[in-house]
Amino acid sequence: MNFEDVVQQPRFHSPTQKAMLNILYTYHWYVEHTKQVFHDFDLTMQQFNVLRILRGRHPEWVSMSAVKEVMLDKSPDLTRLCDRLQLRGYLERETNAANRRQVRARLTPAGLELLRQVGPKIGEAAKAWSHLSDEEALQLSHLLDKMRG
Amino acid sequence: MNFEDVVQQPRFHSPTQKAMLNILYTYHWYVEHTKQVFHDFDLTMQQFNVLRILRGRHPEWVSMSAVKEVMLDKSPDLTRLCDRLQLRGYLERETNAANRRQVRARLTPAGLELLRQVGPKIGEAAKAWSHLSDEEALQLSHLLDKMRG
DNA sequence: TTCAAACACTTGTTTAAACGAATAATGTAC
DNA sequence: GTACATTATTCGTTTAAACAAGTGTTTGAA
Repeated sequence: MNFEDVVQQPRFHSPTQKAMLNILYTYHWYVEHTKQVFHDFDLTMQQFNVLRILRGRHPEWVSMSAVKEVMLDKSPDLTRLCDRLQLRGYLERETNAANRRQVRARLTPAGLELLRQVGPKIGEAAKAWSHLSDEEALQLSHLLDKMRG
Repeated sequence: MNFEDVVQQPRFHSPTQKAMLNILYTYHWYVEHTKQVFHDFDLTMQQFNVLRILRGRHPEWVSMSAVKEVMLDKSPDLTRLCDRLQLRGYLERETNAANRRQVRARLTPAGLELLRQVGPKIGEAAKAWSHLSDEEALQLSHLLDKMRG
């Protein structure tokens, strides 16, 4: 079922409102299409997001606040999210000796390996539904940037 | 903090991947900006979505399965979501006499009034950050449609 | 130097989400 | 008309989100 059919209101207040609803719809559509991959690896999108952030800075230690700052979905419960990832051996943590308030994390080899496995699967799910040319994709990105101002 | 800064990886696998991440980012950004409005009315986005669906068909009765079909975020727990809305007097339910398996819902006057109050507030939050012309917004919508194929 | 304020997380508690199993009503094939 | 599958929703249980309050650490000012 496509976007136009789903959204009941045949007339939108404005093109912007229509675009925004379309973004929400597309988001949920993405979640629906990648759900299986995350489920197969027993990961939530948030957890995957945290692991990806850590990989971006590997092998540095990254403080919890630094992680939170760049999380898409800023979980107020990062502690327990990391607890779960640590229990499963994907990351390690330590208190920063230079500032003992800070807790820092970094990926373990197992965490890196996990990302190596998950990444391509997400990519596949993504490739299957991308019907945009490179130029169109870049323009889409540009319009989103502009929308947020 | 903008999208380019947040996403650590300076190079994307593909423009499509970049666009998709941008959509995820924009979604969370929208949630962040409308959170206060929903909170003020003590509604979740899902609850609001259900109320909006019912309004789209008001004053008809709409079955739970019909609601679920068009929900952006298909809650597996629509029953209890509606329980909460009914308790607060925003909708009423009945079993469909013609098919006694079906439970149907429709907005109460209080529910309609709530939407009359919430709608414009969301709109305001939306207007504040829309920097797109009508043509650009329509094109954005078009690209999203095309992306999903 | 000592005390308050700011910081960086963590923990407790309430609440809702997620998943699967269960219930009940209806259609269908024999 | 009886058994069986299908449909439509609900319930039970496990799990994680959300929010607020609390703990320990550092900074800065009197």
